[in-house]
Amino acid sequence: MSTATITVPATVSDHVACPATSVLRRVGDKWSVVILSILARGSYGFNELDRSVEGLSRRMLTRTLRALEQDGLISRTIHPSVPPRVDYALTGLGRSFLEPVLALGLWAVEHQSDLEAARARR
Amino acid sequence: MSTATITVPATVSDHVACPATSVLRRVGDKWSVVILSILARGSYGFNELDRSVEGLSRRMLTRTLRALEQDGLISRTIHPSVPPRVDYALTGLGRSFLEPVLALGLWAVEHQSDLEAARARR
DNA sequence: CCGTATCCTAAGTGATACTG
DNA sequence: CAGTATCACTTAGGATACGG
Repeated sequence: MSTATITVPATVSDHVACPATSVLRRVGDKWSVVILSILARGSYGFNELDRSVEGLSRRMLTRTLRALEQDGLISRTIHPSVPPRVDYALTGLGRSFLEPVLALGLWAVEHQSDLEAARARR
Repeated sequence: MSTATITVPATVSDHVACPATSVLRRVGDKWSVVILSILARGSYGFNELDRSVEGLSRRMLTRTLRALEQDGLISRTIHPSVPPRVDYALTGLGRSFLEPVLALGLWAVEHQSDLEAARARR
């Protein structure tokens, strides 16, 4: 079983046109999954997110949030209050996206020892 | 359901130490998943793989194969024949890895229209 | 509080040519 | 057939400072 036969680009010409490729590369960037995972716990403001992730610069936070918003995975709602407040939250699409992503993360955890053993080999 | 609570790095300090991060980045690189998907159909030689994927240079093929082998996802067996033959094939770990990866690819295909719609928005 | 602008470095990728 | 070496280019990512 689990012979999921999704037609991954064999002899593909345009890698940008492959829907899977853009998704996979988003997963591979440094902060997207981290941010999505945090937003899975609720909505957060910009600085809250910044403080929640060690090593994350505001520059990359902005860029990542914009990218996730552009893909429709998160929403950005501005509350014109004083001080200003901007809430980031997962969309339905973002929540559904998190499922296969977390499955992959779970695989990583489950096979961590296998990976470490393989990498330790010369 | 689907409340997979894998503890993704909140306030994580060392991203390299996170087992999920290295896996996600491997998924995000340009050729790993493509090669793994091809090897899912059987074992292949170096040039066979090279010819199977349009746009893939031998340089990147080598590098990707070495990385996948180092992670224990594929095996490399040398047949000292004339001409020389090297077979690349999925390991058991590689096959199990492909499951969550393909699930992610399937998500991408299923939500392709959502993504395109979101990206089309200004 | 919520960003943007600028500059810089490191890493990923590709073209091309060469080797056992 | 199965690679490696070199170079050049592009992009991701971080430091720092400034703006609404």
